[in-house]
Amino acid sequence: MVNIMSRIILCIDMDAFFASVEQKANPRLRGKAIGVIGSGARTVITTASYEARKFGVKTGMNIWEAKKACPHLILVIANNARYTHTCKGLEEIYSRFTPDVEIYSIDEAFLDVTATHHLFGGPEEIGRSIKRSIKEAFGINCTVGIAPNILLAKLVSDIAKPDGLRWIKPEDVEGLMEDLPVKELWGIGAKITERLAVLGIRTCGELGRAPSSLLRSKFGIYGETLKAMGKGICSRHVQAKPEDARSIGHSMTLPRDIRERKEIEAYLFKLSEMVGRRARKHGYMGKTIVLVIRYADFETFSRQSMLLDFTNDTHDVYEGAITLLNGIHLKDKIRLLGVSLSTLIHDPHQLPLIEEERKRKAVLRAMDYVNDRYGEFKLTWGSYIAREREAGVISPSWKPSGVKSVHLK
DNA sequence: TCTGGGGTCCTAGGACCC
DNA sequence: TCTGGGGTCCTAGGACCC
Repeated sequence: MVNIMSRIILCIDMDAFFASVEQKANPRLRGKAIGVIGSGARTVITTASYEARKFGVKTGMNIWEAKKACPHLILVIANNARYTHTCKGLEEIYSRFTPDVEIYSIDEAFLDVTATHHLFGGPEEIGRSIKRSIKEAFGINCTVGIAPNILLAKLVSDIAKPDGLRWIKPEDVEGLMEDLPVKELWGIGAKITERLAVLGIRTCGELGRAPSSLLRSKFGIYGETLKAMGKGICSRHVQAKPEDARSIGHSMTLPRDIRERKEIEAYLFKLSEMVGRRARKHGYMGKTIVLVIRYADFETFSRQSMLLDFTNDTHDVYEGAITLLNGIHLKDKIRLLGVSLSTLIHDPHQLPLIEEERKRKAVLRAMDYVNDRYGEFKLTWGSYIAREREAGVISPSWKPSGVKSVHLK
């Protein structure tokens, strides 16, 4: 039996992933301060190149702040297809070294090489091979952290950034943790950092030595985990098989704050369609509908309710969202709307019993097919287009040449 | 022209049931 | 005529992550 502390885990983290991919794709951007942003009018910086970070440009900044920090910043609209394509290629590279690969996010992965590292000349040699392969295939850099568990591998990759490779062995863990600020740990954010500071705990060393009773009384069940984290202990394994999703949702900050009912409905329909289509594509059905609203003053809240049956039908999601909306007295203009579907199960693919329902499902499948091939909202319900025009709203992806009408019979 | 979008997990309180 | 307690489901909000 293998001790959990003696595992060998690699954390592979792309350096400024979206920005690096854009710089590789467009030579004129190389060596320049760039910021990758969304397409909306009120977007923020998603990723800043290292050249831009030198000027203080950070993820989450709005355009205005970013430009103030770095006037020559070049803004590039995100190209998600490029990033997902690259991500798939990365997965292929990782799988050469171990079957235990967890794609944690689009730019981060964990590899458990405990059983295979000896076949490739050891953990560091695997790290070097991966860095080389990624550079050759995609022209981008990454950082590799190697450690006895996921928490430490992630920590070490953060420390070694950018373009780094570092291996922390079990005997080095204590020394590394002693003076490390607790905020550096994965799972400790601003709030917990603040609450720990009140207790006089600032470093991981202090956290690891703090009395269990104190931590338990302040943080409940999470107190034990915190103490273990302070000592660099983590029992979470690399999960090669993705877990089933718990929720599927979409939200959008609107081009401008709105209050008008027809406009709200048009956006809710659009979001419901995005949610329904994704659920159908991935074979999920859900029972809980969640509506999220953010007012102009940024106050954000949600309302949810359970349906009688599981669904992934756009119209059911939309009707659920409208019912929730009807229960809210809007006190201000709306800045953001979100719709999500949770309490998910796998769609059993049962043939609907009722003929009319069967026809509608066939139409949904046809719409999904066309939308997948030609992009979102090229094809949509006639009622939605009518609604959109009526409300005078042009959605970002709405193109006159792409609009076709659909006949439901 | 101030502040994106996609998630997960946990907690607390109320409803409801036995 | 005063009154328990446990368990589960549901909702709303918050912390955290990329």
